[in-house]
Amino acid sequence: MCEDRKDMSTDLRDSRSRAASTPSGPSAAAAGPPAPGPRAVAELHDLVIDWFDENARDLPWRAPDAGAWSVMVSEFMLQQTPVSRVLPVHQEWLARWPRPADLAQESPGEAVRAWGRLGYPRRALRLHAAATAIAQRHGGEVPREHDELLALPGVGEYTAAAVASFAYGRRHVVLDTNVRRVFARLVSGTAYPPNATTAAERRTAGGLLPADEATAARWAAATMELGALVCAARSPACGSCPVAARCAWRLAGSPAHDGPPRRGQTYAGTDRQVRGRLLAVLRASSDPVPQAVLDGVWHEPVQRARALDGLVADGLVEPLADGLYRLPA
DNA sequence: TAGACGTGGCA
DNA sequence: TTGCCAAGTCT
Repeated sequence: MCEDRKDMSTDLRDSRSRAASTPSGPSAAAAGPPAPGPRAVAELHDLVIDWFDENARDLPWRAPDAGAWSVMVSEFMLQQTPVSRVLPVHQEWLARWPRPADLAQESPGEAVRAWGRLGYPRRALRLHAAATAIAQRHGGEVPREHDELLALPGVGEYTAAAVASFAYGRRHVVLDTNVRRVFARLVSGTAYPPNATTAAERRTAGGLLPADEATAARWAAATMELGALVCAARSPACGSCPVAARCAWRLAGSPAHDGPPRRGQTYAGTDRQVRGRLLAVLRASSDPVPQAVLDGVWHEPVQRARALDGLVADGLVEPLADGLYRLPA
């Protein structure tokens, strides 16, 4: 397989220069980008996977002895939170709760407390609920089927595919923000993917997915890593990219983003900020906290009450008698 | 389907 | 300093 890579590379360059110098290619009139031939796709797989073999970060949930539970915990924590901040918390969780059943035996409040400042603490609640479901319905083993994973709390399309692929080596389209950006540039020639995942993106990703199961799983991890380390959102390192020569965005002159504005997230002054402050106080206290203490975190009483009510409604906070509050028991 | 949902680092 | 961005899910 290593031997004919050189040959494929030559063929690829040839076919690309032919395509570039021949305006009336057969697929040029189609609405989407032309689908690369099987040789070109196989070449792409080799280039990206070889790059991954050389450059993959040494992350604990990728270790050979990392189990599916380690992968699953990492996937929950990595939802919208950078790797560097996940690393220490993931280590603590796996040491404290090495199996789903261990977490399931704890109170949900302990999960929220141990979540620390990772953000989006509902994820802690959902991970705890997922662990409970795994203990009750799956004999304590993280399920390996995509639909079983998808049925777990907090597991959506991406996480189900990621766990099945990374933990069990299954073949799934793993479409996260990194992969979507890589394909937007490489295939579609745009600086960024659309705001919401489209059917066209799923089609593209499905068409590029290696047929072989083990290779598909490798490809999923490799494209994500490429997006995270090289094909970055703000300053892509195209000089280090293994597929820069065939990147549609590069070939088009790296045009700036021209679509609708990328969704910004305001934070200061929002309910989210108030919720964050309230929960920080509750996490720090092993005893129930009086309402008066919570009142100190935010000046505006209406918003403060709304935020606290929201936390209670979400199950992140438990109201007790006498105006006391605590993390859920 | 658009908006809610935390937090911190970097340009 | 401000705004963007980080392995999404749920409603």
